[in-house]
Amino acid sequence: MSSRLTAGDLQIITRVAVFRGLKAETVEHIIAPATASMLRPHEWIVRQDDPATSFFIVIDGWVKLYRSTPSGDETVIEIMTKGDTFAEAVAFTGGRYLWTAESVSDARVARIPADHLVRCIRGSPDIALAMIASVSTHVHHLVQQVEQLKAQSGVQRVAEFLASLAVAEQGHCALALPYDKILIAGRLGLTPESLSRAFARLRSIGVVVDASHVVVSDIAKLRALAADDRSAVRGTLRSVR
Amino acid sequence: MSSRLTAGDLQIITRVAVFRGLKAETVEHIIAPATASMLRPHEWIVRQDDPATSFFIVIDGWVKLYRSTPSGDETVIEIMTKGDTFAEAVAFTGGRYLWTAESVSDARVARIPADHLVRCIRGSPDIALAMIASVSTHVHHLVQQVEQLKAQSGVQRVAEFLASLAVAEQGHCALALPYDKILIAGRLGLTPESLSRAFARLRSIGVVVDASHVVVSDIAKLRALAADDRSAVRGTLRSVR
DNA sequence: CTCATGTGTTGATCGAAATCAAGGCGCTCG
DNA sequence: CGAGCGCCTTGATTTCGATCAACACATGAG
Repeated sequence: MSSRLTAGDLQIITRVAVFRGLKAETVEHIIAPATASMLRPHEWIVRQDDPATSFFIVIDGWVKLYRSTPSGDETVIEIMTKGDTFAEAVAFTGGRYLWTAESVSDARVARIPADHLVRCIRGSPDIALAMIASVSTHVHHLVQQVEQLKAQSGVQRVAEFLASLAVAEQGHCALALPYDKILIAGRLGLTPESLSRAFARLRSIGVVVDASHVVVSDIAKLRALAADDRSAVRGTLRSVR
Repeated sequence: MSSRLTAGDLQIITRVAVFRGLKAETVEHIIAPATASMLRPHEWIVRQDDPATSFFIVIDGWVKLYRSTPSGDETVIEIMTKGDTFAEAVAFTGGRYLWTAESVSDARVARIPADHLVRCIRGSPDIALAMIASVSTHVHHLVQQVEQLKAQSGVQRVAEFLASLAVAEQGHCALALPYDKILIAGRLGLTPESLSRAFARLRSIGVVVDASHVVVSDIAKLRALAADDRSAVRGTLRSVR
């Protein structure tokens, strides 16, 4: 299923954050042994607890990273798309993948063998710094997610999620939900039912959701809702109700 | 407040996970410009959003990493102790600290300037791999925390926390809570009241908490409780009630 | 076409945890 | 000493989100 990289793949890969700031020839050297796979929805890329031998770049489509609990249900950790990389850190340590990676749409993913990358690093330490920077952004996302789960209500997390999709800084804005509501719910630590109700409650501050199409009348309100602490929000929503 | 490292400091530092596997002379080179500080409780080591210039090794005591929300309350991200390192990743990227680090007991912390470490990496790439490995364990912890917050109930998180403190593999076990219950509650994403009630509920499966002293009659039960999915647990606790 | 399946919404209900409130206990510091 | 202040627990109440259930709707297969 996997093949050499196409010209289009290279287009994307060379612009990925990890390789920003590296010399073109360095990047070429790194991706020399890379392969890419075309995936249908719901195909596994790696399985949780498998030995980590490669790291990955999403070229197109959506990939869900999730952990399976002993009892069988799955916890979404992150959702990656074009230009995102994953499993950098663990690939170097000779450890095991922390989660299962599964395509949730048609997708294309490049695979780079870790041992090759380790050899590259010994030759050119700048790569290591680039990798650390990349892992650092993952840490950042995870820290934010922990903060959101601990300090924000469900509605606030939904508000923040929508705000993060909005391109505009303020005022009116239309946007599209990037994937399934079921998946959005998982990403935000909610059930689909609760997500649906959260959308319903956001209508009172001017958010209209129709299928994957969303219209926000005032992004500032959305951000304020997400940023307020719990008690302040409770007041806001009650007064609007 | 900061001074050269003592012989005792070196004892700890050279055994830290980050430096495991590096040659002694390499480690010496890295920590040449390091300094260490003695801290009283509730002193800041770094502040969230400050430019990241150093990374840190906890030599002794306890350090709390937390984020302040716009609305003023704080979210505990992680709690570090002897042998733990923090801010490795962000120190390299020239970014800003993701959280405030604050001592929660008498503590001693070593500081290593990031620019020096970057120079070391250019000379000896093995250091980079060691740093990536270290960051990787942080990612692991964060992923686990996200999973716990999304998939486990409060009581389960408390059970898992206690189980992680237990040295024994199974059977009877006594252990000590390492810090304030208020801080434990924050670490687990609970209020102090809820933590207190969680301890109370665990009495029904043989966990006795008295101040910081805990006795667990059967660790296997604790682990089973933490691992079961929610519905299974609800059944368990109800039947015991 | 019809049926099955999966997504998404809504309603009713329940349970978990937060919140509000009060009180006990063990500190330290005047 | 005694007063005051954190820490911790317990009780009463409320709120949030999960769960259970029913149903609308779209899609795809036979």
